Amino acid sequence: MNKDQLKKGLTAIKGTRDILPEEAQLWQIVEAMAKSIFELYAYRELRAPVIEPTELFEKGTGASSDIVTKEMYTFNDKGGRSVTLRPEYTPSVVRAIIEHRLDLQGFPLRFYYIGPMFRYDRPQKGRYRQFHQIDVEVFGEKDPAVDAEIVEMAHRLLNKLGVGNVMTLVNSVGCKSCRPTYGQALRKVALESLDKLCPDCQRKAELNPLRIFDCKLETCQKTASTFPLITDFLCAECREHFEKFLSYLDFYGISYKIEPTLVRGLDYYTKTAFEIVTGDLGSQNAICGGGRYDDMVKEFGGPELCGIGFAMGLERLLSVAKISPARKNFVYFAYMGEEAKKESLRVARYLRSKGIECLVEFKDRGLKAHFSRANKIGANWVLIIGEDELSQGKLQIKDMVTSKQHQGTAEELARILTDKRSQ
RNA sequence: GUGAGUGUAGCUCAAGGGUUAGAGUACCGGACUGUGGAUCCGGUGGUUGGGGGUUCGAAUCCCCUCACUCACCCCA
Repeated sequence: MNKDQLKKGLTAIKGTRDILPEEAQLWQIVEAMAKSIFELYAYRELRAPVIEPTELFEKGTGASSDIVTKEMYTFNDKGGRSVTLRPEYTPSVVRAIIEHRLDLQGFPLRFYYIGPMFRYDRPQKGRYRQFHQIDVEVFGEKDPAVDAEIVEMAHRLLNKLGVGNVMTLVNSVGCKSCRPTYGQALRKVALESLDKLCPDCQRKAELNPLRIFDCKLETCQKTASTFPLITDFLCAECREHFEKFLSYLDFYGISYKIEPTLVRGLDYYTKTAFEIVTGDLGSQNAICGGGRYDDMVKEFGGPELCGIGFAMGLERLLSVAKISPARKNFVYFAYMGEEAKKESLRVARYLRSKGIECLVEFKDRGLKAHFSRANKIGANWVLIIGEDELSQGKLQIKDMVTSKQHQGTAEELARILTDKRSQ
């Protein structure tokens, strides 16, 4: 490999990116907030592998979904198994539940997870090939109250992050018994009005007539507005579930918009489907999406166990969250001379044992350069160790914000620092 | 997968067929040798994304390719 190739290969691959320390701080804040909120609802973390058998997503996510048909990172491992970098999290949780018979155990089947997902899309604003999701799943709760619970939980997190300009879209996509009836009715009408549809939608009429509702063309929209809606086809059970779900949202004071044409790209949803969108993003405006999937566990050969969950996109969340990094407090060591360097190491070791963050850089500098450096990297305190300090056995510490300077032994300074920190 | 736009110093950008590709900022050093943020001076830093072509001459024009950005699509 020559230098050019080396240089070329030394960039992050398309659709992936580095999260540098400054930004990583924000990620840590968001992740910590999410975790603490989910734990408030007694959700527990469940970590599954990044890599799974390809079949898991073909069966779970759906063989006809876009995600499975064209967006998966799939390859054969050295044992000849077809494996896939997970494009979403739900199938993994379902697999874990069945594999470990979690349904037979006592703890609540309420899970969350934060981690990377992979989809081979064309990257654009708010869309990456490796992206991160906050994922929440609940199993074994039929009650529509839980549908509202997770929506409320999502809102709590969004509120805490200062995300404004959001809209919650809700719908019911029916169940095994009522959805096919609707599908047939819709396809029939769509096929009857083929001449009023654009070529794209003519294809959709046969393949997936629901998508016609999404067409941007005015003529198609006008035609589609005469089409039947799922809401009119729901069976009694689904209708009741949907109405109760909405009444719980009202109970929580969450405003929403019923969007009868909302269908999600994953094949497995039943009854409740929802999406939270923001006006502060570009065209990739969904920051949260989820719904109920009452048949998936059974279809995987597991017990009769309903499920519901949502996923939030961390990159999108971060781009609209109003948070600022907490200022990191640390002590910068300004030492002069070899002996002072050693003393710095001793003092730093002591202060760290007291829980005080210390930075000793191994570079000879004049005092002025030390201060300039400390200021540059945002140190709150500068600890000075030079000839005078060594001979007097006292250290000096300067508060970089107030410019006040204190003198004392390491023990005395540690007390000052911990006092200030707890304020 | 389709379409459009953009690639010049670590970052933000100039130079629009004509010397040795510049500036601000950042970084290092000095003015200032025990006290930061300011000012002034100097220095490091570039195969102009990569490859090919046109031309006496290309950062500039053409083709290919890669990457980024935005949109379609899809979705978080």
